Amino acid sequence: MEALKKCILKQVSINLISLENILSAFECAEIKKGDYFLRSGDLCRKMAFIQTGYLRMYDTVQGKEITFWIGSSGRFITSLSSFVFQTRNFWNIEAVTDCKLYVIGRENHFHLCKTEPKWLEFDNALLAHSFALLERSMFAQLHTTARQRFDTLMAEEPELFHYVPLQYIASMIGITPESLSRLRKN
Amino acid sequence: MEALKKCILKQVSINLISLENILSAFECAEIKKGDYFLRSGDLCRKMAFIQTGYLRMYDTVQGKEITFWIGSSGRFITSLSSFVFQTRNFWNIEAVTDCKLYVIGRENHFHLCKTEPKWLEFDNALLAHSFALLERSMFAQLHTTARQRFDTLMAEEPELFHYVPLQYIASMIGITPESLSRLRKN
DNA sequence: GTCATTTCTTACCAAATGTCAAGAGAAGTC
DNA sequence: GACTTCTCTTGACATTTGGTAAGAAATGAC
Repeated sequence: MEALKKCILKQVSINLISLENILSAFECAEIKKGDYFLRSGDLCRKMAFIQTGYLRMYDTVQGKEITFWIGSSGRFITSLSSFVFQTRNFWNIEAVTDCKLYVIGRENHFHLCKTEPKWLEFDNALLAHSFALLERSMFAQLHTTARQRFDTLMAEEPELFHYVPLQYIASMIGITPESLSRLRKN
Repeated sequence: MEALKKCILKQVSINLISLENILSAFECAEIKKGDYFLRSGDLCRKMAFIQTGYLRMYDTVQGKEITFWIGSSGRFITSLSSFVFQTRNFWNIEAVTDCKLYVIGRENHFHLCKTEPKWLEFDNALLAHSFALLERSMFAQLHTTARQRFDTLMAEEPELFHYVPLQYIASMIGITPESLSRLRKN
């Protein structure tokens, strides 16, 4: 759980006992390419830290899969509002490659929130950072061209292009696979 | 502060003493059309509940103002990550009409988080709801046409079109004022 | 009310992106 | 290794949206 430990220490200063207590609430899980971490229609009862691999979040609209986000190592993934409020979730979360995850269940998470103040602090930071990240993509979506978004993604997450089918990447930046193919060509 | 009270009660069950304690951390503020609640470059030290009026969040890119969001009565507005982490903020928050606000400072907010568990609970819900809202707009941005986004906004927030300059609305759904004008024509 | 300023609309044309269909290439299966 | 299936690319064309510039309409200032 080294990676998760580092991720937490990067955000909050915390003593080893608390840290170990938090880590012990997580369970290792491996899922194979094509497996689902979460399915549309289910309640989301868990959150995952991605140790290795890629997962994508998508929804199907008029027969087409729209990939909203692709999570990579070092990030958390869950269906946030369903996880928090136990409302019906509409996202699918599918492993794009074989993945190693550290998974925490809802009960453990909320128990930690009450018993380990540092976990609550970490959770808040996680939320705020996720919000800022989303804000940034949304803003880009509002005023940039497909080419600019492609270039930015290429610069910031080049590994994505090696491991994730291009059609998912295209969808994530709001274009068709054909358009992405043309952008790559030039 | 009736509106704010209702907003809180809608999210969490809370006793009157705590509720009054929370409300007393807010101050009334009136700002005139054109005034700024926050300017790009500043640290964001406060968060506002909008009692009446409209405010827009925007940033300037290559000489053009891009409106990211328009807040209306019953909603909170702040530059989230700057408010939370005290990082340099890049959003401008400007009153589009005269506004009545209830404002809470950062110190008061974090003090309440420690002393009034219900405020923390409310804050978490607020964050999660904001995230879900943003998620939804972003998703729409990925797979819908300008016309669809226009129709949706028209159906969900028709008042916006009465009180907010169309150029800001256009920007918020990722199109030019000219395009919005054409959509409105048909 | 009159004038100046800002905002909105319109027309024309250009550029970006989507759609469809076909085929090439890569990956998975037996 | 041959086959099937999935993924990516390409070309032709359609559609959507943007850019520019001009004028109309609305708003604000005096």
